[in-house]
Amino acid sequence: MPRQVDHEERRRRIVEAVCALIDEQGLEGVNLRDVAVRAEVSMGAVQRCFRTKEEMLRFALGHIGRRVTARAHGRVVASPAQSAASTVGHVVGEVALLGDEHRAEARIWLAFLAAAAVDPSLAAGLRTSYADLEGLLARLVAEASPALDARREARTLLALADGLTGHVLIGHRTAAEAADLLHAHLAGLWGMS
Amino acid sequence: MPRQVDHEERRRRIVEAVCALIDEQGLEGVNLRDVAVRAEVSMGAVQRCFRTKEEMLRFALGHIGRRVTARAHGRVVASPAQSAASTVGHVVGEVALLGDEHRAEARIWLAFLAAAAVDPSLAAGLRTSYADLEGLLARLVAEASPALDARREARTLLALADGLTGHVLIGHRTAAEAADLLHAHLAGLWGMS
DNA sequence: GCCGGGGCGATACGGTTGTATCGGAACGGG
DNA sequence: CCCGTTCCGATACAACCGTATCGCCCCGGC
Repeated sequence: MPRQVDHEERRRRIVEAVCALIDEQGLEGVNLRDVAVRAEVSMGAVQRCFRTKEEMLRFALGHIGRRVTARAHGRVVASPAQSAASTVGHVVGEVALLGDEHRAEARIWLAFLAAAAVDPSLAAGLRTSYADLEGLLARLVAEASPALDARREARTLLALADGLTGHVLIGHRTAAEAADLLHAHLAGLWGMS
Repeated sequence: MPRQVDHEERRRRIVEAVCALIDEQGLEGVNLRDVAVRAEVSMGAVQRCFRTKEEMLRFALGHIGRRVTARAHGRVVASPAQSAASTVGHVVGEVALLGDEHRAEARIWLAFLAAAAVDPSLAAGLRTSYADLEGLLARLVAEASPALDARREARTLLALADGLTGHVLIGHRTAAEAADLLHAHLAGLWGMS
């Protein structure tokens, strides 16, 4: 059994390159050559890690999904001392991907969302992430204010966050305005229970 | 001055073909040859109508933007007898592009939104449509319930509608559920003024 | 020590893309 | 009635894409 390299590490590195390219040029701008250059591997290596480009993109989608959901969950366990209501605020803010440091992830997410509208296999990948986030939010809302319809409010929050992300990305809304709108919506929620 | 054809009519026909292709295969799936076939014109005709592909897509974006905003405005003038609150509901429902008959427009809109995240010229086109819709909603909200912060609620409604549209498109939410969520949010609005 | 097999990187290839080019048809003016 | 201008449609072309192929080299086992 000759020559063995860490395949998993390489996949990660390639996916990182894919995400960087999506952030810069969108999904259409991703091609195997640029990915190979960006990941500092040969084109053959990319082909051996992923049998096809579509498989590579699916993997990248899973990667991004895990990253976002993991950060959202992390926000919960990281602030157990705070009130459930403010935890919801923090988690939703995380999901909305506002803030410059997550702008890249937001662009990638939106690119996959649009692609998923015409590609069922990508849609399935996105749905698992959405289901996870929705469940998380629903639990938090229920804890924060049992009087509310937690599922309904979680779904509304998720859509609101997603919509705001898109508006920020095209420059129709600033990140600060979006954060304000989210905060105001949440304030209305707690005030009416 | 020989041979004259209706350029405007041809542009419309081509744009219609572009939109149909975006609906079916996304923005990446649009190429001049397929557009020409779908529009039942020669490839040269497409090139003469639009100097470049990018120009063609920009025009298509403007077309879709005008169509959506026009329908939203139409909803207002078509129902002057109803209460302002229910008019808001109808207009938001229109903006969210729920319902099978507008599924295509929703997909096209989302495709352009994602592309606009990495293409400033497309972003500018989208922003004008968003600004129009936001202004319309703000006026209606103010009329329906002067106690509310109309601008804020209009922005929230717009983002919510957009987010829900995306969720419906990838199958994470049914159109009926999305309509329910919109309705519930509006009910909360009027109830708290 | 060396042989053979299996990953490795470079390159070849068929297909598709956007755009440029070109001969010809069509119409108004003389 | 015919000419030239102008627009039309077909084709050519160069670039790029994803994938397949092919030597080569490195490493474990005999």
